[in-house]
Amino acid sequence: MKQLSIDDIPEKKRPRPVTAHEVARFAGVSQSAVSRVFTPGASVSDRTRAKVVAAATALGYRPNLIASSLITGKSRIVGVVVPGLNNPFYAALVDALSAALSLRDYRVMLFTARHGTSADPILEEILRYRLDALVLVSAQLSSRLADECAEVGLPVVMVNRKTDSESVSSVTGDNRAGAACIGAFLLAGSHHSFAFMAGLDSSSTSRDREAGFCERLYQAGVAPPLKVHGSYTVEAAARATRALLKADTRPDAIFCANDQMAMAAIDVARSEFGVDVGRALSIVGFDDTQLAASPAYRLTTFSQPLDEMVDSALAILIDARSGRDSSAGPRIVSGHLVVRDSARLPPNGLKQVGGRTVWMPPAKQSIN
Amino acid sequence: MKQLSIDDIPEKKRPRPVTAHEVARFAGVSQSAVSRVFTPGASVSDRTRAKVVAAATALGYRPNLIASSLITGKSRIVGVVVPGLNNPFYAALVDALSAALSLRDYRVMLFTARHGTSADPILEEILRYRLDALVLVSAQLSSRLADECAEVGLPVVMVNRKTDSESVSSVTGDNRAGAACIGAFLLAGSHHSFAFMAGLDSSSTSRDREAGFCERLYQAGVAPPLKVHGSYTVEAAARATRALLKADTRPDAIFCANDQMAMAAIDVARSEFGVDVGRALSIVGFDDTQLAASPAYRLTTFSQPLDEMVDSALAILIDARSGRDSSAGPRIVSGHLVVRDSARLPPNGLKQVGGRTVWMPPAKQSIN
DNA sequence: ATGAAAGCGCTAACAG
DNA sequence: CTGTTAGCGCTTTCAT
Repeated sequence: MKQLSIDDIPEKKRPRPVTAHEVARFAGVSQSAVSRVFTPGASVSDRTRAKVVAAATALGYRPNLIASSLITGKSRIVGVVVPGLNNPFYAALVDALSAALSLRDYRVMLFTARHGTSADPILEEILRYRLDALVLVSAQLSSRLADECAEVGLPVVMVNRKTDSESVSSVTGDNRAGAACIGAFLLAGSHHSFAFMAGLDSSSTSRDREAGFCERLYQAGVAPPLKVHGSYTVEAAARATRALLKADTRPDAIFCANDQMAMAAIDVARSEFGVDVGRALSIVGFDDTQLAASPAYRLTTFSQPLDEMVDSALAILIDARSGRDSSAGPRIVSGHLVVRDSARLPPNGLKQVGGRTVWMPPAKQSIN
Repeated sequence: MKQLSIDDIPEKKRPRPVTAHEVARFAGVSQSAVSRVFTPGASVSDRTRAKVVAAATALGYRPNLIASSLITGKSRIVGVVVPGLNNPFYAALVDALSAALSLRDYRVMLFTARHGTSADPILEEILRYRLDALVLVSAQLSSRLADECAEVGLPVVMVNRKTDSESVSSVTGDNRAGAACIGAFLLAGSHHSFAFMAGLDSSSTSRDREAGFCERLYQAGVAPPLKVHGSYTVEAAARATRALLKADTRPDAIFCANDQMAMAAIDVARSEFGVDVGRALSIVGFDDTQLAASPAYRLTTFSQPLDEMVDSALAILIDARSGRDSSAGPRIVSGHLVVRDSARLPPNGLKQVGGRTVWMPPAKQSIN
């Protein structure tokens, strides 16, 4: 099919919408009076207000937000950059973000920066719209552009990803501790041979999870995990799982850097290798997406507090707007390991919390 | 936690971004020259262009799109209204839409209108931004507001939902034919007792699927299906499934109005009732979301051509912009039934197409 | 090809 | 409280 462009077509002139001026004339008042009626907290007499409102409804007037943002300098639009909506965790994050923002009377403008690509080109676009703030969900940003955002006073917060740059705020789950907890959990379940399925090495999240996991295994004096690459896609994750299960010495525990890859791993382990996941092979994920709880997977996974992440992100944006840059830097929200059936259980440490089973590493544990 | 509002905080004045005027002075040209350099297809001499570009990069100039849309009347922003990103089919639709639009240099502004609520209040918001077009994904719109959109020349297209109003365009899958096909498939698989799990009765999609299904059963002289309500949520779908399976006469085939509900049904059938789905009980969905293919579900479902829907929607928008209102009205794209393991197989009619098994009703079939 | 000038629709002083 | 007056940053005639 030939690539159509919207711009190839001569366009019909759109009927011009009603302006404040027209309403003013119709109501027999000044144009500023109209403006004031639609500006919360401006002083207008009841009589004027009534006349204006009548005229406005009669004509079907709606204030032009574009025009007002031009003069006020704020658009009430927040940019949200996301790798895609394919991963349910991202979708849920965007959904929550959008809901929270719309509650505060902000609109979200959605941008996609696929995994592995930088958000930089998109940022060039973004900076042309005068957005009020920017949320990067699992996206990378060069420090050059981060600086540039700071320069034009565009508050930026990264969610589920962090950066070295001091100047960019971020909110992430406790990837390191979470991964260490998973390591401890698997160790306690007396597994012997470990594997780690990475997302992308360019992702701080994947790196942190790897580091926390390896560190904990190292502390236990166990051989470092085999590392395979799931690339944050189900296809690559499936391939990686095949490689792992075809190997001479099959691992008995796989920690996958996110739920999506973990579920892909479960799928191939079960259906292609007939492996009894949860007994012969333990698979653990990260995120606790909705599907992880489904009977079809019953995935043991580290739960990230989605709402808390969203709240924190917005709080950071608020601080940034008020000039308290003090808040810049990483914000870490903690989660917990929810235990289901995809991994062998340790003898103790299991706890029922709010209808779910969670596991916490014993307070002090000698390493022998 | 106390409800924070972004607006509670006194705000730091943002450093004003560089304007075309400043670039002009710096480059020693007029401001209009600067504008022309950044306007595709304007005539500027190479010398001037060079000077302007140099100045612009030196100062870090970025044209203010807000300002330019004020004057041109087009924002290059398309509104997308969606019930939420929780349903993977919606998420995929938004993702594809966003990708297609960004290719054409449009931005998407995301709005959420939860299921069961009308998009009307949101539309009031939308009309204040001067969006170039509006895509309603699985959302309802009152004909009053539809008319209002037409009046201000805002092209609107509904995706995966339709309306009676002649003036609103829509693109949907062939819900009726698809559902009829599922009915025929189930009949051919010699099922006896049928159930239909509806989404919301306010949804044209659910109604059409119900109608097509019932119609086909009626043609076969079979009793009409039991109807239960899944309300497009996994919780309600789970409840509905329980009701169905606890009933005295259990159906042996359930057609669910979408995949999400079908998977919820499979979950409870298997895990709570120990039912062998695909043998003792057949469950069929609609949409063919990514997860339907997963070994954990292997859901038989009617596949909707996502990309084609998106392409059609954009094509309709293009037509609308060019004033060819002739194209208004429903556009229906056809799909096909992909057969996996969640429903008993009919003796014939199965076909391999591109690595997947599909089923098509025999051309002419006598009804006895 | 280029500059000057006139707005796009609105808000924000500023007088009255 | 209200009208008048400037612009916000840009595009677009219109002359030159």
